[in-house]
Amino acid sequence: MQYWLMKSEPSEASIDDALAAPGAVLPWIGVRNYQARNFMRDQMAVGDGVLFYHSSCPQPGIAGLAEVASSAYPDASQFEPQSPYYDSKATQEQPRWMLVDVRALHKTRLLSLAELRAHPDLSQMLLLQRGSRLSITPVSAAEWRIIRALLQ
DNA sequence: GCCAACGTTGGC
DNA sequence: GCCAACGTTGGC
Repeated sequence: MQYWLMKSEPSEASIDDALAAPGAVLPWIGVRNYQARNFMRDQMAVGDGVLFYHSSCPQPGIAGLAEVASSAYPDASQFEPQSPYYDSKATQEQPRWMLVDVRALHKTRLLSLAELRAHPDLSQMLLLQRGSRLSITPVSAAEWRIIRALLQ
């Protein structure tokens, strides 16, 4: 059992959008970073805990809880020429981009980036490291516990 | 809109 | 393999 933080721009897919989806499940399309892809492909398992983070928005922060709901499979958007996520170098035989399904569990209060930064025991979170832009980062069990408590 | 930081591309 | 140029991320 591992824990993750996954960023989504709420203008693209918010926690409300995820909860409104069939089964509250979203295929996590559009990841085009190898490190983030590798986390999904190689390390995620069904049932892993996910912090649903809103990025590139007026109030960045953790907005909900979710879980990994599938193992990795090819991201279909890489094959769609009209998609912003199209990748001309990807083929059905050799897909380049993988994703997992994410099931939203419930909204939380907005645990802001500023509050995360202010917490001394969270200073090692990958999210908070200087220059960190990864859209998917592992969260330690200790960080997960602290954040769950902050969300109570 | 600005800009720091990072990742990718492609010429050499 | 190097590295400059470029594109993207994402907070502010």
